[in-house]
Amino acid sequence: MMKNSSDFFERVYEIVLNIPIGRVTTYGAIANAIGAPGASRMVGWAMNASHKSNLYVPAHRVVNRNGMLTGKHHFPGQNTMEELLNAENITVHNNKIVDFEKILWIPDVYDTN
DNA sequence: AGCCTGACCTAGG
DNA sequence: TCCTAGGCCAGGC
Repeated sequence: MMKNSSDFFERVYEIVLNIPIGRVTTYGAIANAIGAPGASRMVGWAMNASHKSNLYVPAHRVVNRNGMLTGKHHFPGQNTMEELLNAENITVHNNKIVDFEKILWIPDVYDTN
């Protein structure tokens, strides 16, 4: 498989696309899954670029390690992120996911293939 | 080519 | 417990 310079973003998208409906994950977990622990900022950056991607990337299922909707302001509406989560039976209170630890989903770490 | 920014995380005071 | 600083690495100017 060829790896383009923008492969970093595509790896992030692949992880996010694998998040089950009704579950959420964190930027750090994604960064760890792509073999770049500590590069959690890049994950958020990839999310910002994801909206220009033709693929539907459920960025609303990605939150920070506190379970807070830090990226909600980047969605079209002011409350879009929360509404999307509510549509998946995820409750958000005060910009924070309720029972975050219960619905937290950790992606599998990709091999160094 | 160099500097600044960023949807984060961890550690130290 | 709150606040500050540093690190991470890719993109934009």
